[in-house]
Amino acid sequence: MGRQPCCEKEGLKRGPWTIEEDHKLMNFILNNGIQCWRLVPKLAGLRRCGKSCRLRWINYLRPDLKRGALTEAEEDMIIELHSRLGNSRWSKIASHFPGRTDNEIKNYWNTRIKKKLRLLGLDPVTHKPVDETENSAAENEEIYQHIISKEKETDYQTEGAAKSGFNEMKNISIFDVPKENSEMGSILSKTTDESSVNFSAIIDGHDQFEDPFQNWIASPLQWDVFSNLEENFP
DNA sequence: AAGCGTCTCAACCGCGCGTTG
DNA sequence: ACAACGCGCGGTTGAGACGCT
Repeated sequence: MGRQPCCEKEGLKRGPWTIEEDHKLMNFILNNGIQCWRLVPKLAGLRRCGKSCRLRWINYLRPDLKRGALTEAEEDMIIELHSRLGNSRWSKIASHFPGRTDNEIKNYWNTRIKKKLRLLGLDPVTHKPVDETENSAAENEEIYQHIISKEKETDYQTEGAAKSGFNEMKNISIFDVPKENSEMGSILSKTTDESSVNFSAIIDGHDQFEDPFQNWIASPLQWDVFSNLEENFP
């Protein structure tokens, strides 16, 4: 026979996770690691299905998650990877961003990048120019620059000098590609910052990034590093 | 201040693939 | 070889936050 069912649907809690549930799940995984997601809720004392626990851990509780907004360099990289890998490869795309989840990248694409590309008259699926009869390229560019200037204001107000390193990147952003030649090609190779160096390696088919989490979770000893995390929970 | 529309993102759903018995 | 299942993935949804009038 096959395996046991993933979970009993009846009586399981759904919806937003509470701090207490987060605490239980975090505590359990830190102490026991992840053997089988189906057993995790039962052993951790949670009335959730294993799938839900897995999602919560991957998208929210993992200690190696990078918090905060995506940088402009990351955004450019997403666009390039999307143009190369296509729409249904979020996990593949996310694998190039240590500390970022596929869900996060997917959300970011759907809510922001898609919109920006459209404003520039680019088809978010094909990355090629769409019919420009409704909005001229100049109009689109003007609208986009307005958005960017607003975003810059916000960025610098909230993060100050921390983001100043992206000034040069902004000058040769992916969005500066002429529309006539706007397939998201090797624009980043023009830049000299660290992100682009890494990115060039991906283009060449040699992915330099390694997901530190994959290595870390494979080694039970590494869990000791996070043994003090419990103190952060009330 | 209130009401309404829009945006964001955490979470769910369903499917496909690989694995297990 | 086959059926049942776990897991991971992409698409979608809906609640809360935010902004505008």
